[in-house]
Amino acid sequence: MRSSLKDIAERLNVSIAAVSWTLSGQGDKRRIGREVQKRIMAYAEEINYRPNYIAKGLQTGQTRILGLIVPDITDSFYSSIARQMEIDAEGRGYSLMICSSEASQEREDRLLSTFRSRQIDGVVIASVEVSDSKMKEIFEESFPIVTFDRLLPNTPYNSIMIDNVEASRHVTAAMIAAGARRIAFVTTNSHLQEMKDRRRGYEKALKEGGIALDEDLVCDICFQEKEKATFALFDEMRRRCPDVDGFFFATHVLAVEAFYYFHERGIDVNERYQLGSIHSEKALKAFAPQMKVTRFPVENISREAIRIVVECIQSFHRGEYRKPEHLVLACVD
Amino acid sequence: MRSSLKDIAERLNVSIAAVSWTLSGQGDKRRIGREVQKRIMAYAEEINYRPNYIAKGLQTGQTRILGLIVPDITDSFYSSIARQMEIDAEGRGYSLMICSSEASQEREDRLLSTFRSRQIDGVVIASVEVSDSKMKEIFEESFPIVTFDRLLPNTPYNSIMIDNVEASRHVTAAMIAAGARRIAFVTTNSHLQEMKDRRRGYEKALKEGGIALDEDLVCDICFQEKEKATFALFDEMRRRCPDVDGFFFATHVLAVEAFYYFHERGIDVNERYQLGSIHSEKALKAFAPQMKVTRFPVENISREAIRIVVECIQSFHRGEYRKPEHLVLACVD
DNA sequence: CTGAAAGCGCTTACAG
DNA sequence: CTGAAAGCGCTTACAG
Repeated sequence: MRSSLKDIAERLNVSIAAVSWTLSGQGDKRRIGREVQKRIMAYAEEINYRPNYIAKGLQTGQTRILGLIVPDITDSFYSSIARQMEIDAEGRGYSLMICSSEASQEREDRLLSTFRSRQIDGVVIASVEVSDSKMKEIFEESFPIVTFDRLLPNTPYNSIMIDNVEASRHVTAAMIAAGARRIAFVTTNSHLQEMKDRRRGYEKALKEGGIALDEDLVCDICFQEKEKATFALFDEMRRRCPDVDGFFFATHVLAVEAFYYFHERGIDVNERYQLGSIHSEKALKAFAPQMKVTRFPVENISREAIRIVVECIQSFHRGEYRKPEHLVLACVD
Repeated sequence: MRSSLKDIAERLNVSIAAVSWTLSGQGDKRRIGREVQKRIMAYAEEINYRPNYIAKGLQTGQTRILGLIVPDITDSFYSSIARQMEIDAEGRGYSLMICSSEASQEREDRLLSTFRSRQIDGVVIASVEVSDSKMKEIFEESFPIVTFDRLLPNTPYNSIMIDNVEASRHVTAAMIAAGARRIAFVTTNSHLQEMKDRRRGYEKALKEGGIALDEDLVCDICFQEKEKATFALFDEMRRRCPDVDGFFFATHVLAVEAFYYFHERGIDVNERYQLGSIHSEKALKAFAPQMKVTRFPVENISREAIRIVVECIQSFHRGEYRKPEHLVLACVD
C-alpha cells in the first residue's frame, strides 16, 4: 500500500505539518524536536515513503517536468539531444518528457496543449511550425519556451541556433581546399531559415574560392519522398553536369540517401568525389571517413537550453520579466 | 491567466459540479439543463479552458502517463520503438515519458523511483538489470510493468520477446545458402539471454547446413570499448582463421563498428564476405545492400506492449488479478 | 433530479 | 516556537 504524510502522522501521533517539515529538511528551521524528527525519518525510511509529486505539484504549481519536442526522435541528431537534455534536466531536478512531432504542425500543437494541461514547467522545442500562433498563445499564459535548431521569424522566445552560415562555409571551403571545383549543393526544405543559411555559407565559400555559383549544381530534394527524389535528381544532375566533382549535403539524412544511390549505381564515391555534410552518423564515418563533416555541439545546445528554461521558470515564479536570450553557437570538428 | 472550473462556475453563477459534469460530457446524464450546458460550453470555449490534469490525477489516482525506459535512446531500434509507442499510447489517451537508462542499473532504479513518485500508470521497459529487486518492489505496489527485448529470468512481469533463436537461424541459413561456410559470429554482452539465443540460432543453422562449429570463429566484443575491441579481435581472427568467409553480427551496432574496421583496413567487404545482421540501419543498407538482415517488428512490439500495459492498468483499477502475458514475436523480412 | 460538500496528498501562511 | 487549518483544482458520493 502507498502511504501518505497523513499515515505517518497518525501512526506517530504527530501533526502532518511536522512530518512535512521534517521530511523536506526544514525540521530544524521550524523547531521540530530533534527526537520527533528522528522518529519520523526512521519510520519514513522503514515504510519506504515516497512523496506524491502530483499532490506536491498541485500545491506548488510546479511539476518539475520539462517538455522536449523534436521533429523526429529517430534522427540521430535529435536523439542525441534528447539523451543529453534528459541528463542535464535531471541534474537540475527536472524530469524530461520527450515527444516527437513527426514534423506535423497539427501534432506539435496537440503536444503543446497536452503540456499545458499537464502543467509542464517549461518547453524546449525544435519547431516545425511556420505560423507559430499556437505556441504564442501558450507561451503567453503557460510556460517558458526555448527554441533550438529551427528559428522562427521574429521570435519572442529564447532561441539557440547554430551558426549555419559559418558551418556550411567551413565545410565547403575544406572541400575546395581538397581540390573540388564543381561542388553540388544538396538540400531539402529550403524554405527554412537554417537551410537558407547553409546555402549562404556554401555560396560564401565558393566566392572566397573564386568559383562561380552554378544553379544547376543546386539540388532540392523533397523530404517526404527523399528516396525517389534522390534517384531522379542525381541521375539528372550527373547528366547535366558531368563534371561535378563534389557533393555537399545540407544534412546527414540526405547523405545517407545519396550513398544508397551511389551504391546502387555502382559509383565508388570515395574515389570520384569530394564529400561534405552537416551532421554525420557513425555508419557514414565508416564508409566515407574522408568526408568533411561538421558536428553540432550537442552538449552545449543541451546545457544552454536547460539552463535558460530553468532560469525562465525561476523568473516566471518570482514574477520577474526576463529578456529572451538568442544564442548562436559554433559547430565543432 | 489560467482559469479553473471555479472561475467558470462563479462567472456563470452555477455550481462547480455542474461545470464539471457538463465539460466531461455527462451533463445529460446528470440532468443539467440544456440551456445551462450550452452557456457553460460556450464560455469554456471562449476562454479556451483546459482542465488541470494534475488536479484530475490527484483526484482520480490516474495520471494517464506511461513510462518507457530503454538502455539507449540513440540506438535506432530503441528510438523507433519510442516513436511508435508514443503514437500508440496517444491513441489510447496516454502520454509517454521516454527515458534512457544509459545501460546503468543505478540509473534505471532511479527512473523507476521517479515514475513511482510521479504516479505514472504503467511502465514498458527494456531492462538492463540482472537482480531485478527494485523493479519487483515497485511492481508489487505501484504499477504494471511490461518488459521487452530483454528477458529477465523467471519474470513475474508481462514480457514481449523476439524469437531470437529463429531470427538468428534464419539469417545464418541465408548466408550459408549464399555460399558461406566459415561464418564468424560477432557478439557482445553474451551473458544476456537474448544473446545466448542468437548464438543458439547460429549454431542450429550450422548444424542444419552440416557445418561444424568452430569456437575460433566466435568473437565476443566488449560493448563499452567496442571500437578498440573490434580492431583487436578482427585482426586476430583474420590471422587465426584466414579462411573466414562471412560475418554475422548479433546486433547492428557491431556491424557499424565492423564496417569501420573493414574500411580502415582497405577491405572490400561486399566482395570478400557474406554478411548478416540482427537489426540494421538505413546507412548500412546503402553500403552493404546484400547483407542478410532481419528486422525486429517494431510496430507489433509497440502495439502489444501498449495494449498489455493498458489492460493491466484497467484490471489493476478494478482490483482484478491479471495473469502476466509472455509473447514471443517473429522477426520480419 | 440537483447542488453543496468532502476529499485526493501535499505545502505553508497564520493564529495561538 | 508550534500545530491546526486552508487551499491547490478537480471528481463524485451523498444529502436534500
